[in-house]
Amino acid sequence: MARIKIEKNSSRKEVIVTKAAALFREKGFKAASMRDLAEAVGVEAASLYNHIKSKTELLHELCFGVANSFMHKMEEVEYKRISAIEKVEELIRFHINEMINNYEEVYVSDREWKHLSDPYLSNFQNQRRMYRKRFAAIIEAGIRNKEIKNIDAPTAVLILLHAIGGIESWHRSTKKISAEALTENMITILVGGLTNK
Amino acid sequence: MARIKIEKNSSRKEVIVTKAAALFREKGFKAASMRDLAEAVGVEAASLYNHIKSKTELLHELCFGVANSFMHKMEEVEYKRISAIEKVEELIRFHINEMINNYEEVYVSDREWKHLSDPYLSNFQNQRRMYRKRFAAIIEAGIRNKEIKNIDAPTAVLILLHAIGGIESWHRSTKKISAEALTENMITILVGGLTNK
DNA sequence: TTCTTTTGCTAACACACGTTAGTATATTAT
DNA sequence: ATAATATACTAACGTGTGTTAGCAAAAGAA
Repeated sequence: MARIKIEKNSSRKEVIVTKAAALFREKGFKAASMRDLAEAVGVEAASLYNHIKSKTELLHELCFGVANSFMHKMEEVEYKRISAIEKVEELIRFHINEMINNYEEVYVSDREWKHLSDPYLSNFQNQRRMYRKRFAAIIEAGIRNKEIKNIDAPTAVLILLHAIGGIESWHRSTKKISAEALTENMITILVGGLTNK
Repeated sequence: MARIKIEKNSSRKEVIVTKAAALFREKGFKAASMRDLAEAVGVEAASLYNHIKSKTELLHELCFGVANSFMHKMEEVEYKRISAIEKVEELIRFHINEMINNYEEVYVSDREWKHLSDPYLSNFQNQRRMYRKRFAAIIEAGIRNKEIKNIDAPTAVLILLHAIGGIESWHRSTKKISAEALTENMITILVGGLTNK
């Protein structure tokens, strides 16, 4: 009888969630079937339901896991006594890092949240809106004391976040530069585009 | 008997393709059903098949329509006798414009091409790869003659294209700035991030 | 050991999907 | 008016889906 292998400090459910992230990233939430997932886990489809409640629960888990981690970082950065541009840079670096190291989860949370259903959907959208507002507030503070170019802050946030989403392509590219080089290049372009002079 | 209304110079098939773009954008290709589409068009699901061959054909139509329009623009820009940074700016402006005015089609082509099937899939991926290579080549030329910062060109392309994809959020935002203001802000940040000094 | 709990299996359900066949009704051409 | 064509309808098909019920085996506790 096949059994789900677990590492130390990780439940069987966590194994399933992780495999689900990879599968949802590859095929998209709707196109990925529970039978696909079962095969990836090495078990029959029905067996998954000993550990999870539904397919949608997997999406909840992924989306809110990612959202919470970003919210946590935002809180941390907001209270630091550093310049606005430094705050922006730290947030960007965090985003890039997450996109490099927790690729599947972050990607799925970014692209597949539409398939959440209420009340999770509204909840997620709210968190997202809030996050962007707080990000924009940092940029606006930077504009006020001339650190940052006089631009529309929400637009800047929108550019930053989506630009980082582009790391998706980096993951798939054949001859990719190192993660460090990628990070520094992105910082150069993005922070360079914001900074005054 | 319900009949598909057509404007001048547009076939019934084009009406269907357009409605499909909106639907695929909203729900995603897999989640959007032919019965949904039929309802949007104002007709029974089976009737659609008098005009199209399959659901996938709709995706082909959309993806390659967009891809061709970008390829065409690339060709046009490449042969202009202007500086590299001006070429980049013109391409970015075109992308932004397309994302504003042909939102649904561009968005679907960007996010749902994964659901194409061979040989269309490989074909599309090739076109995409080619486009980015040619974009990167322009940037590299700009780096060589010091117009553009010494950055990794493929990374720059990746950032630019994905940043523009962020206009998706602009479309949904409640209090949005004007399309012109959006464009100028994006140009400021993106071109500003590339330009040397 | 024996009892309990966890985890897996097979079988099946109800449903939504893309698509086809066959037929009726408009529109267009003669 | 008549014939031909384009377009729509109803009904149904096969398939894949998420999920449940009921039972078997493995693991853990006593």
